[in-house]
Amino acid sequence: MSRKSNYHHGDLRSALLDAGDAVLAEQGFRGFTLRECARQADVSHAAPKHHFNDARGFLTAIAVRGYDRLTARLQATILNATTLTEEFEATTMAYLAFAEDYPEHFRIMFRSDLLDGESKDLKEAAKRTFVELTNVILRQRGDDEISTLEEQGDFDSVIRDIVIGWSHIHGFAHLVLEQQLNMVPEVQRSELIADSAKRLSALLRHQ
Amino acid sequence: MSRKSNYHHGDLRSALLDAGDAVLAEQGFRGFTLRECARQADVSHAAPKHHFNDARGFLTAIAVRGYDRLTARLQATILNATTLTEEFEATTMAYLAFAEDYPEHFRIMFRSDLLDGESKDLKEAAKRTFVELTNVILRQRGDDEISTLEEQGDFDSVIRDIVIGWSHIHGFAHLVLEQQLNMVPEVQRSELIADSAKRLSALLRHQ
DNA sequence: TGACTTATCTTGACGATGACAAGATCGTAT
DNA sequence: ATACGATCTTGTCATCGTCAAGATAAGTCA
Repeated sequence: MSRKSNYHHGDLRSALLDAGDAVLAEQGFRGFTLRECARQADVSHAAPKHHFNDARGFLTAIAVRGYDRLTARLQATILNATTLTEEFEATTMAYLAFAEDYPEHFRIMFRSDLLDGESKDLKEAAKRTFVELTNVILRQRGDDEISTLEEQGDFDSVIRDIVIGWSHIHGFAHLVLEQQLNMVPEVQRSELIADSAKRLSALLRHQ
Repeated sequence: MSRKSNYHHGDLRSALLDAGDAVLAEQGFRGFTLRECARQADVSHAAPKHHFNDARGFLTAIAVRGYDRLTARLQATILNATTLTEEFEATTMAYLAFAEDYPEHFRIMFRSDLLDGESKDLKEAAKRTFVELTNVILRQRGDDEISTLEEQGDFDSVIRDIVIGWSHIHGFAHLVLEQQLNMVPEVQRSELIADSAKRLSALLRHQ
């Protein structure tokens, strides 16, 4: 199927991002090139230039969509939890599930050297994810939750708990994704997550 | 300085790895190419082929040296600790210091998609690092330490503690490296590490 | 010593990539 | 109707990883 003769695609930016997602899923980061994504979107090899400038800009846009997906998953997960321990456990599992469902996105999202750290879109998308995680920690502590980071006045008092909670959740997901926890049989994984959630939840509640 | 006329370098493999380390330090992963490393080692562009086969093999060898450096740092650090909390704190700081001193190596080491997971050298180097971390956890628990993983018979009983401890240490270092914990001022970092080490140490001692 | 073998390194080539420049096309405001 | 700016294409360049073929040196064995 050759390219349609119209110069104006309509929404090429989204189409290229969709193509990028597909390439990452099918071929991994190795096959992820500007030219390949352009091919999948059925446009010329230089078409991405206008929308993303360069590979860094394209990757940054891909990462933004990754953060948005992760945020949505965390939001959906958190709603169903009834106890604090359960919520921490569900958050850990959702974070891990995202990393396993979108391994290439997960890697890109946490590669500050590949992304445009000055991107407003990226900073805001990452912040939205961070707000969700922060709220999980705040609820563990029995504090009121926030909807934006700026609303959190006494930030210093919870920062240590946030770092502990997020470090654990992120570290676990990252190590599993990168095959560093192969001594944990997959069947025991949810049991292990439940145990650590129980203990971390108690830690965050300062019990 | 043009290439010397001798075909046989003597220890080209090491020279290429040294060149790789230098390129990673000076130009980052972006400038890290087989050809650039070959240039720095003053050999032809195809010289690495014989020693590493391809880019994956080269990266795997780079990662092995990264694990060895990390292992050495952990060993050196652990010796100086007098209390359990202090040892956990020192381990966290050493892990983070490695990630910040060798950011590109750290990234490569935890990129299972870029490395040869079948490499015996890599598996053994990673295992040596893991043994050090495991011993930290075992000491926290008051258990006897091990020198190889095989010596640990009742592995299941400590596996949860290992995962919690390593997840926290690794997650914290990874998030700091990738600029995700910028809300923590650098001056407060050691204070924060001390606090979390104190609490995690207590957790691992099941107190 | 001298010939044979093997390991090591070079040269040359190929297709693919990211980036850039210049040109073509289209929507749109005037 | 026309000019303009946004969007996309075509063409080009240096560079990259990989491969194949050849050159050189070191080791081996007669």
